[in-house]
Amino acid sequence: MAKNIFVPNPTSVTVDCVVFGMDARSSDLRILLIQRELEPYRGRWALPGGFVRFDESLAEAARRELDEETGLVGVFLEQLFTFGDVGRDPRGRVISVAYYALVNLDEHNPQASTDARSAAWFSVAEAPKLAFDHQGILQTALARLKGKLRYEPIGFELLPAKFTLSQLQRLYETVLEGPLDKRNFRKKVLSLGLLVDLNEFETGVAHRAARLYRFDETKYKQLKKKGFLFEL
Amino acid sequence: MAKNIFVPNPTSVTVDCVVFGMDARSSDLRILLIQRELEPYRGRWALPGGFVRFDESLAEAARRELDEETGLVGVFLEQLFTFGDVGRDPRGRVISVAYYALVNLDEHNPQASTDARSAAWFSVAEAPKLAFDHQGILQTALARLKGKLRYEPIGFELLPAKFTLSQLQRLYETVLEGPLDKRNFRKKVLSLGLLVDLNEFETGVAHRAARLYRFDETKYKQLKKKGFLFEL
DNA sequence: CCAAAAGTGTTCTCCATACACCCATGC
DNA sequence: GCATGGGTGTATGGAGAACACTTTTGG
Repeated sequence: MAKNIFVPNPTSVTVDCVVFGMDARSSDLRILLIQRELEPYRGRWALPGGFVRFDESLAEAARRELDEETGLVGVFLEQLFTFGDVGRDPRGRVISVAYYALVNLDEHNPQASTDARSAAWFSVAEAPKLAFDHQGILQTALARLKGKLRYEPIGFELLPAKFTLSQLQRLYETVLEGPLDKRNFRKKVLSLGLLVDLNEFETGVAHRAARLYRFDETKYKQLKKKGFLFEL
Repeated sequence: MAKNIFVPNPTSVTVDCVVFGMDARSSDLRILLIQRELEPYRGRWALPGGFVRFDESLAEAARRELDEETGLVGVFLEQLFTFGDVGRDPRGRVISVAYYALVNLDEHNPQASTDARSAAWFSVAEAPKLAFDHQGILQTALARLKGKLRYEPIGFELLPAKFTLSQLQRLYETVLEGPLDKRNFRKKVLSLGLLVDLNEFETGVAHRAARLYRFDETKYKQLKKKGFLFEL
C-alpha cells in the first residue's frame, strides 16, 4: 500500500489518557500516572499513553495503551482535546490526542491493575510535576470533568455499581469544589427518576447503614433519545 | 534536526474547518465549502483544510488554511474534535484535527472572500455530499454549535458588530431549531447586562427601525473571571 | 449511652413561561 | 392607510435555596 506517497510532513501521533479515579470512602479524586522508563523525561511521572499504530483508530489506541500500561479495560473513555504545539515534545513533531477515563477505585483496584511496574494513583492536589505538557492536559481534563458533571451523568462512572446517596453527593462536592445541601441534593437526584433503590444497605460502618442505589443506564438512554436533559 | 529518529509510524495530520456563517437578514445558517481540484474526491465539495506543517501549531495551521483557501482572517476559531479512523482517507493514514469557525456574512462577504477559485456558501440544509468523512465532521460541528450556543456567548460571532434583538433571536431560533417568545427572549438577554444600546437604528427597512446593540466583550470577560455563567 | 452519619418537609423567593396589543416607518 | 415588523408588562406556576431535628447502628 502506497501510504506515504501523498503524505507530506510525516508527524507522529500519540494518545495520552487522563485517568480519574475516586475512592468512594475517602472521596478524594485521584489520577493514574506512570513513571517513564525512557528518555526524554526518564524517571518523571507522566500520563499513560503512546504512539498510535497504523491499523487502529484513536480510541482503539487509547484503550490499548491504557490496558498495556495500567491494566484497565472496559472503562469510560472520551476524547478530550488535541495538543499540537510545536515544541511540546523534544523528540520532534508529536501531536497528542488526549483522552480522559473515569474509573472507580473499588472495582479497579490500584494495586491489582498495575501490570506496568510503576503505575500509581495520586491525589489530584498532590500530583507531582509531569513530563511534556501533561500538566496542561491534566488541567484541561479537570475543567472538562467539572463542566460535564453538571449536565451529563458521568459521575456514576467514578462510583461502584452500587452506591449510597452520600457517596454520590461527596463526589459532586469533591469535583465541583463546594458544599451541597443534603436534602436538596437528594430531592433533585431522586426526582430525575434515574436511580434504582436496590433495597440493600451498606455494611461495615459504625452508624446507620445507608441505602444502596444503582444508576439506570437503560432508562437514561431512552429518555435521552426523547430529548431529556440530565442536569444536577 | 533529528526529527524522525524517535518517530515511529509516521502519519499525516491535517486540519479541517467547518465555517459557519449567518446572513443576518435571511437568517439562515450556512457553511463554507471548497471544491476539490485534486484526487481523491476531485470535483467534490469538502471542508477547507490541509496538512499541518512542521513549524506551526494546530490552531496556526487552521488559520493559515482558512486564509489560503477562503480569504478569511481574524475569525472566531475553536478546536472541535479529532477524527482518526483508519479508513477515513484513501491516501493512507491521515488524522484530521477539526476546527469550527464562526463568521458573519455581512462583514465577510461571500464573494469578496473567495480567493480560492471555488469556495462557496451553502445553506446547511442544502449542502451537497462531502468528500472523506466531512459529512460526519459537519454533524459534529452542528451538534457542538447547538450545545455551546446556550451557555457561551458565541452567537454574537455570527452577527455583525451592530445587530438588532430580532436578529439575535432569529439566530437562536435557527440554530436551536425552535421558536422563542419575543418578550421573554428580550427580557432574558437584556437582563444579562452584556448588551450595549448604541442608540442607533437599522436603516433601509419598510417598517419601524429596530435599535442596534453590540455585545460587551470586555464586560463579559470580567464577569467570567468572577465565575459568572452566561446562559440563554 | 455515645458518636457518627442517614434520612426527612416546609417555606420563601425568584425565574421561566404564557400571552396581546399599540407603535413607528416605508410604500 | 396599510402592511410589516418593533417594542412593551403582568399574572401564574414550579423549581431552587435555606434550614434542624430524629433515627439507626456499632462500638
